[in-house]
Amino acid sequence: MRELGTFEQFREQVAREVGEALKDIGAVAEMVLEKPPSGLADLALPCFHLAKKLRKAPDSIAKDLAGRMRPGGMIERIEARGGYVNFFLRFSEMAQTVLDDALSKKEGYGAGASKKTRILLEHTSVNPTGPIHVGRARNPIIGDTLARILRHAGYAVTTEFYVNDVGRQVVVMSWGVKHLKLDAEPERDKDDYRYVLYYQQANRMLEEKPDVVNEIDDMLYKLEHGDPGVVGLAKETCETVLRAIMESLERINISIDRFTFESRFVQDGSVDRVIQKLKQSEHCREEEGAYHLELESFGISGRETKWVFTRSDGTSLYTTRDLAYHMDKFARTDIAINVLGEDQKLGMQELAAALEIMGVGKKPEVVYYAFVSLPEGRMSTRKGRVVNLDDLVEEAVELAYEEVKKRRTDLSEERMRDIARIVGIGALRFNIARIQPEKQIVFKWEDALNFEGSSAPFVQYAHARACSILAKAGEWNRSADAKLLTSDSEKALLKMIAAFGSVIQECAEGRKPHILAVYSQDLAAEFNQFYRYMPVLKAEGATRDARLGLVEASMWTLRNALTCLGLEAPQEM
RNA sequence: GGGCGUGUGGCCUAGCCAGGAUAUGGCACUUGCCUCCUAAGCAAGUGGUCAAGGGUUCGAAUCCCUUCACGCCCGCCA
Repeated sequence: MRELGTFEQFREQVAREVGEALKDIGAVAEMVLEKPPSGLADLALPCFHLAKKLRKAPDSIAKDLAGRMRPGGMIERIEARGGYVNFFLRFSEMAQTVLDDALSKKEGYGAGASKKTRILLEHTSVNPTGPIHVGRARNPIIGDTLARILRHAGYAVTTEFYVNDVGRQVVVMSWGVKHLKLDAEPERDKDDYRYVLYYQQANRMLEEKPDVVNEIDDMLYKLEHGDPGVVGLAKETCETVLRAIMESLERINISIDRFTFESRFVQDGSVDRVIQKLKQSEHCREEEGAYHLELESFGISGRETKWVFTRSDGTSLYTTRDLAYHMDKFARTDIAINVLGEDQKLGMQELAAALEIMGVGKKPEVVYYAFVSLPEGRMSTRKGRVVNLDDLVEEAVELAYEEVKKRRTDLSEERMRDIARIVGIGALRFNIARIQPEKQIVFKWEDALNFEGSSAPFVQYAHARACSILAKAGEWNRSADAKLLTSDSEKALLKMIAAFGSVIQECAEGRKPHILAVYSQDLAAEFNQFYRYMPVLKAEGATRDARLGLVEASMWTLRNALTCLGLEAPQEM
């Protein structure tokens, strides 16, 4: 159980008061407390729905109710206004708790109690046939951010990359690597850029020479029948490209706990066992030697309701192996979450049905995202219409370097490069993380490289400013007295800091990383307003201590939010 | 043909699941603020039929229905 935050305590007290007051006036109604626009109150009870039953105007009901309730405890004030009963939080109580909490818990501020629930979060899982582009990069960014949030919320999270090392494209690439000499220079001296050329060159050769087609088909047959030589070659080829892809992802602070190779399920016999069991299902049909499940009764609709799980030659398909993989997942975890492109929706519905037929009581939760396209259309490697992640990273870091150089003349070259890296990569990740996944994104350089307003640098800057103030503060009394924080900007900032824990929880439970990005932006804005108007270092005595306490609490909250977003929190910018 | 998703000022976006008080923030544009803890900032201003229509409700961006636009899917591919 998460310990009750001060705001939740306040809400409970209000709920008790309202419950009793409603009983007093004989109103049997469900009670809905809502959060009013900032400034009006901290919680409000709308009385409109009571008007009809009581045959009284909402505002007089509100006044009546307000008159029956007494402030006290966490409630400082109660007032009726415009048909609402407004409740005001006793600010000093909350402020002291929040301040003490943030200053003592530091990196752990806002964290949920550690839970027993294991979460296996599969993300990225791109086919290892070439460099990762921006269209696909939405997946690792959403996945990694969600993993960080879930961990801060207290879950035991394992992230996993499902490697497709079985299939025609892998065979083609492997064949190319083994038999061809490159006739072009790779864009970068990196294996993913090199291997994609082998892949493309091999594909061209396939169109021209029929005997190569036979060779590939033979390899494919061997691969699908678990021939150790071919399986080994395919796996090695994939691993080489995979290492290069991970190098790109690690530059944007994304790492993955575990890689599961698809070939494993062919080799260890689990796919065969799945096939045998599916064949016994009442939903199973056979057509010319190929088997499928009839899934119409599972709500699958469209032109095709068949879910084919073996070819005529008895070999498995991608979907069959994915089923074996998901059964393996559920043997290892309590909750499985997949981050997938929206093109996978039908496939996942079918997979869920197949899992049910297999007698597995669980199904994966899925976070779907829409594709990132370019102004001229969908990204396509084949049409050469892509923005590679590596290029975007370099562009972002370079641009950030120009900005640092413009602003700072006192820093070493090395320090400026470091800040540029942190800021550039942050801007890139934030720009993708801040948008709801189901919303389509059209990639524009000027948006991706935006360093002001709603961006990572805005949040990082607030953090850097907090650090800078603290660095200049010298000795101060860390048991700050929150009663001295009385201005609107101080109160607003404290309330924002207080909300961090529940924001993390909301993001985690709803699997919604973008909410954290929005929150961090709002938090930074509150902090900016605060330090613009409230002198900290020049304040005196206990007020100085209290404000420094608020600065440090802001610093930890900003830093923890940034960390959950996968961004580094620079000490200076 | 069917299914899923999206549609919020010139552009981007939060809110939608759990309906409420003047619809969130940014970009761009106009205008102020560096003798003051880093101006990647702060303050003020212009700009909105919340795709369209209907319904439910005291009250709808939010719920229901219809239509339109855009995206994605409906392989013995992965």
